[in-house]
Amino acid sequence: MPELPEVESVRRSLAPHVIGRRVVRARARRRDVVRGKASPGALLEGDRIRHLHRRGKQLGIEGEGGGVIVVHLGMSGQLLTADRSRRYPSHTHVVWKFDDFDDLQSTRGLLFRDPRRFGGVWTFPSLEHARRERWDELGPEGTEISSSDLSRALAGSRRRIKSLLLMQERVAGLGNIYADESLFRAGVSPWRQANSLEPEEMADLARSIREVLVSASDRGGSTLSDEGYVNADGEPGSFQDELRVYGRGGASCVRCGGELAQDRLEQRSTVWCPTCQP
DNA sequence: ACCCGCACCTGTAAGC
DNA sequence: TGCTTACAGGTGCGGG
Repeated sequence: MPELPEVESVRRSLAPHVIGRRVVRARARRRDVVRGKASPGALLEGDRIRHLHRRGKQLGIEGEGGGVIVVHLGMSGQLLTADRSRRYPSHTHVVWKFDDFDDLQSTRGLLFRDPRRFGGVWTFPSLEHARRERWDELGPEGTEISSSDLSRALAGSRRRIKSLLLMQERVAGLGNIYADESLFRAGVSPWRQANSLEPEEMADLARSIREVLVSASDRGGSTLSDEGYVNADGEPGSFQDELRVYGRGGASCVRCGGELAQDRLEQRSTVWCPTCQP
């Protein structure tokens, strides 16, 4: 489910609830969802939360003791704030409870739930470890990728451009939705060989990637159906209203009015405009 | 190097 | 109203 804009929206919505809060209890209800140490200490029990990081589609929760929890939401993962009065939703795998003093308004805890369990939680003793073991292998952040960054990331490959855009080690943050959207806005067909792009197309594509990811983040991400993505407050995004190709196969192109094509590109449903993206 | 198929899981929606 | 099937936003692996 979540691509960079959804993860960034989770980060922003979560921050006011968790920064500075002390974790009085942390538990993995399902051990296999936690890779690395699953001990309460590794899950920041006893720590105050210092900062929330994001790298590509991954979220990092840093404690004042230096420990870091990396959360990857996969397809169906959610980080939700929890009220003490309510029962945990189904598929809640990790639970953090906060010291709430006597502040009745504030969040009592944080939950990680993930019905499909493609996501997970990784614990590290420090930010250095998290970077070295999980983040260094990622490509440049899609939100700030320059034309030359993109050229370097795609260098020499004859593969179809869309396949490469989906590889996190090339560009960090794009998934199926925003890859299609970026290609449409740049006027580049998803089927083009990466090494066939002209410098001007490369610049257009880099700009489109930045614009799509940044504006989607500012709109809270895309929520495609109910029971879909929501932020840490349980609120959906609104960028689905701005999607120009994704989910619109057979409908008319917003630019030329022609019919949008839909097909499978390496097992991923792909929508594009044959006229605007030759 | 590249592409395909499939696997990991559960939920939902469409089709019969 | 069932029951079956296909498909879903992410990743990773083996094989041709």
